[in-house]
Amino acid sequence: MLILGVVRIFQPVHGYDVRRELLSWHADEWANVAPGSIYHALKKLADEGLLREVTTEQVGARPARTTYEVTPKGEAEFQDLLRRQWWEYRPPLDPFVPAFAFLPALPRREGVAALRHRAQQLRLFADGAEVRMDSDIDWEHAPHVAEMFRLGMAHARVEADWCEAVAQRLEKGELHAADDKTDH
Amino acid sequence: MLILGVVRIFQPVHGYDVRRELLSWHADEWANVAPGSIYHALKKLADEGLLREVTTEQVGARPARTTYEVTPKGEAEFQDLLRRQWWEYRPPLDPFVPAFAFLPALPRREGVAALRHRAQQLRLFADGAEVRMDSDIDWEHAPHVAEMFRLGMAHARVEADWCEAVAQRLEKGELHAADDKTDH
DNA sequence: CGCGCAATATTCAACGTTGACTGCACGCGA
DNA sequence: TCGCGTGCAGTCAACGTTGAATATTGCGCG
Repeated sequence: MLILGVVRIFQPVHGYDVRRELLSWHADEWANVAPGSIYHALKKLADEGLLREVTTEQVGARPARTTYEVTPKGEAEFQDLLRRQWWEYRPPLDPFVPAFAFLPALPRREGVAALRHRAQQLRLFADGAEVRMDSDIDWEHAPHVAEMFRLGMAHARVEADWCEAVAQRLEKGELHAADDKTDH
Repeated sequence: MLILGVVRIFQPVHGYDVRRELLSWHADEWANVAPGSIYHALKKLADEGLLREVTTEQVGARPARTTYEVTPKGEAEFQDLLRRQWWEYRPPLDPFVPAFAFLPALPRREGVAALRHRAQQLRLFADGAEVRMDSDIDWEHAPHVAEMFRLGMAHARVEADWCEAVAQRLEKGELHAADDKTDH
């Protein structure tokens, strides 16, 4: 669990700190870090005895903030979780794939256009990531984060090529579309 | 929504039919098609007026099965949803990325080993997909499904290369690990 | 000095996902 | 004909995710 790992690094921390840290990692681009998710996870982990509440102090009349730290049980669970994620491969779910399954519901020209458009978006995304990698400076501090971006770029680029290729097949009529005449 | 699209194609259908059809598409590998998800979606769509209950017949003393069909409003919504998914790009979430963020929590040798292992799994996955593409025969009926597999393969292969590259950088000490001496 | 905007810190209901569970029917072998 | 495994059809509680809403403090700017 991501949250557990973050608490482990920065303990003792409160929910908002976790959130800020994750945002500074750009984690919103590769994980579920909506505020609700974080506080929910914190509470669940505390319930399970993986985290311990340290203090719950109040500054002025603002919401009380509860700080947490990792218990030995939590540390063990983190190591276990980490190993599982590193050693087991589960193909990720891409929300575009289900949409692509309905390709035959689209008129040919729109399908081709959309695929080309998508290829462009993908390359834009990849180029954007590349630029950010060159400009953001703190890579020497956490060089592996740069690798995460590189992976995203690589994925985007192959998918762009794939879009282009499929667009061509579709254009040639090798894949059928909503406006095909139903000759057989 | 995937469910809406399936009902649209096969209407009138009941939940179990939808499930069977999706499984025959191997949809469990690229979408959320747990039985609960399907029935939930069906009910929600019916509530929203996108689907209409047609009959709810009973065979023997088995659970009554409710069949649905798409309303005009549902058809419109489907077209709209489909367009949105085709024209908008949202980078997908890969559960490995968060795990990779904790690379520095792993001893160097384990990190290298895990990455190499993952590269192998990815290639295995890609090769498996390739074999299935050659053996399963009904591609001429839905050739675009083959393209979906091809995309998965391509993704797996670039990621395998990436794993290998990162493993090398890690081995060389260009990325740091849990067992680094903390000389600054 | 005071206005408003950004930052702080969390809660909540609504929505979505999961998979184990129930319970019947049907065909097949012993 | 008995019993058992497989296929049919759906339910449910538990879990996870979302983002808008809330309410306060501090800071910059005219």
